[in-house]
Amino acid sequence: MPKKIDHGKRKIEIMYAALEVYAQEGKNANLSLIATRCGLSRTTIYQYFKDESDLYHYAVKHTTDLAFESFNSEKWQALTDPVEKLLKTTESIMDMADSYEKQVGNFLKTLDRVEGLTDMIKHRTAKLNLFFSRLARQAIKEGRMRKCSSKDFADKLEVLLESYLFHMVYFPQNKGEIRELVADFIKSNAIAAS
Amino acid sequence: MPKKIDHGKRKIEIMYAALEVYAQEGKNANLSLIATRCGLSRTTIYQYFKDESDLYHYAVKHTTDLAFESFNSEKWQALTDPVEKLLKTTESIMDMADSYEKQVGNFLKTLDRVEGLTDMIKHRTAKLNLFFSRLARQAIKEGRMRKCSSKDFADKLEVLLESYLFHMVYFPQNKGEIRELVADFIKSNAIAAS
Amino acid sequence: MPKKIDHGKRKIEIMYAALEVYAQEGKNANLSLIATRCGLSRTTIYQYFKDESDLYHYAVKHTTDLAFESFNSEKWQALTDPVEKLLKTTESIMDMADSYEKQVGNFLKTLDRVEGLTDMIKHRTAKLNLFFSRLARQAIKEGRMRKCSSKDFADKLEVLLESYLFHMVYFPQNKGEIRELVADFIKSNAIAAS
Amino acid sequence: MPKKIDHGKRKIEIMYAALEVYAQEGKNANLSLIATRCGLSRTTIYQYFKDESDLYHYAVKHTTDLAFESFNSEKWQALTDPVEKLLKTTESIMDMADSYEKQVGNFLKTLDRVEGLTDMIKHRTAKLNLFFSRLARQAIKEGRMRKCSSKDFADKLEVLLESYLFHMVYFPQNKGEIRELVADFIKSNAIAAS
DNA sequence: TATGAATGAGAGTTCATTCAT
DNA sequence: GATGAATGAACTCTCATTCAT
Repeated sequence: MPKKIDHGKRKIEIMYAALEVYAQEGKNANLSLIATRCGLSRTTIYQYFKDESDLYHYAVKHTTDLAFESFNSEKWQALTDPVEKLLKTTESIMDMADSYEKQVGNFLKTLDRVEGLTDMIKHRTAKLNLFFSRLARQAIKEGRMRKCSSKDFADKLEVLLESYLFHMVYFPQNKGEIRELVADFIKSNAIAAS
Repeated sequence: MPKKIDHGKRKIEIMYAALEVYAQEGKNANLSLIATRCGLSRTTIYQYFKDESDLYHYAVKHTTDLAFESFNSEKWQALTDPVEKLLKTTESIMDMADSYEKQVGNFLKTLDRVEGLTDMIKHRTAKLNLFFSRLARQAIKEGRMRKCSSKDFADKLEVLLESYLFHMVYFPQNKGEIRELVADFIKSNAIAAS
Repeated sequence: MPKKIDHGKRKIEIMYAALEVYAQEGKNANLSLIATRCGLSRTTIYQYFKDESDLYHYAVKHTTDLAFESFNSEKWQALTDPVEKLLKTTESIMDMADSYEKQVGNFLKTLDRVEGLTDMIKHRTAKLNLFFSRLARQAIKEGRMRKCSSKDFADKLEVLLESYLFHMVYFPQNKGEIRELVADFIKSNAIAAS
Repeated sequence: MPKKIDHGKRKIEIMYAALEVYAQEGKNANLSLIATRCGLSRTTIYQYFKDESDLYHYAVKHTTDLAFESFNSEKWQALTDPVEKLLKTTESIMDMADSYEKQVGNFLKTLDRVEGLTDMIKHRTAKLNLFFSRLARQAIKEGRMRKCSSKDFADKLEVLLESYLFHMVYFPQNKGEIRELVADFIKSNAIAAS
């Protein structure tokens, strides 16, 4: 058994090192720094990733998987009120963004570094949009939200959440405002529970 | 007369060339392309700018000057209703952003390319924030807006406008949603004119 | 029984894989591809060959052994007329070259890749030269060839055959011409059988 | 006048350095060595050649221009006998090859290094082939050569000359044999002048 | 014996920047 | 003031090779 190391694990190790380096160094990030950070030689990285772009994509895919899957978690299943569910999940998404602040920042900063990354993200947020849209429809049906286009509502919510990410990265001092804007937006469409 | 050229003028010429190149080429922009675009040798640029970073800063300063001064322009002076003024100016700012889309995109993309650029921008948007804050206070006093923290209101408006820029650059398909969010936000705080 | 595999056999297997890879990939050949082709790990090759150059030499030696021994084969023993024997053997050599075209091409292309390869080839063709020389002497004695230096004759024949290889590799469209030149050269020295 | 150096001249200087390096180092040649040889930095070469392949092509084009144009020189115009002209020009071509031995060697060694180089050479030798063909036709018409396909004759002559190059590079000890083969080939087709 | 892991040496290439004219 | 020449630093990527298991 010449296998000592779990290939997949090390791949993730490298990826995290990469994320840290990108977050810290931004534009100055490079394979050398990443290699150093995880105690490997620069060339070893090529055993795990085809090239730099491969590493980028893997990182984005991996972290967005983590991020966008969380809102499906069971802890929201218990909630029956769709408006409350909307408030909680959006808040939760922003909380999660906060805790991954550096990594998220890295994503945005690499958006124009890697070909086709925005499309990839757009594709991945589609699930989130659908989730909001469904909740909105349900809320309207249950009389918890005033009649409106559920698609429109979901789009705006998604846009506000994306804004949260952007600001968190570039102007973190404004995070509070957007959190309020999100909550207010949901509430302004809700009808007080009877 | 060995000197024929206005140093300041040429500096601006170069800067505009730079902006165009950054807008068109994004990540692939470089001094060579900029020099070519303004019909100069690459090295001549060093006669006008200390280094590449100097050129960046100059460009950002110059264009934000143009941008953030426009909302002070006389054409809004005629408007007396502060709510209408808010709606018009925010709309105007977004229109302007649209027409400078490429350049704005370039700014965002160079945010982490140049040291201290976010601070610079933050400093410059302070004027805008103040402008909104003043309008809000006025609107409240005139009974055109429900009582709220004018600072808070201005912050949120600023944040929404910044979001517009971010989305315009990375996810332009969502611009419509934010325009609506901005208008709705203002209106939701306004009190119908009697 | 920890040992199951015949070391010598596997060595040859690897070598053939190498030949195929060199033939197909030419300049792009590398140990990785060779290893993949014979279903081994890249590093396993080092169990059989000291290094890449060792593999080259082994391959060249092995194939030239096959090649230059073939003209001694029994099927020519039956022929009694030395001129006919010359025509047949030269033709046979070129036929064989044709069927090993890719491999031969690879040899030529690696001539300057491996130290001392041309000397090795020169040494090996000496046998061929001797063979031609002997046939020429016999033909002259039997009155089937006009008097000339058998050494000279053999040298020229060898040179023409080498040319055949070169052209086959780089300008295969010219193969026909050389085949004719070879035959004409032999015939022009021959005396019609009475 | 900030121009100090003749761009074209330096381009040729670099090319010759490259040829020398290729000839000496063969497979080990690289841009570093070339740069060192002409006393420049590695990167400076990129001011004159787009990339390595550009340098290769330029070298081949330049030297084949020199080589294949020489046989058109005026000194053969005086000769009226086509057979003599064939003998002299072929001899001259081989003489020239001798004097450019290193460079020619370099060509052959780079044949498979650069995409489409053999085609380029084939295209360039077409002129030579035509030249031989025309001479052959003339010779036949004048009764100086026995009837044969002039195309065939030219092809074979070309092939023999190419062989000369190959052997010169790899097995220089055989040059003499080919020189004789060339002369004999021409003579064997000629008819003694009356 | 076989092989995954890891690496060093080195290749080509880009680009901002300096210098002399 | 303007520019051609030249370069160094840095980056991505390849590949033969060694080592430990």
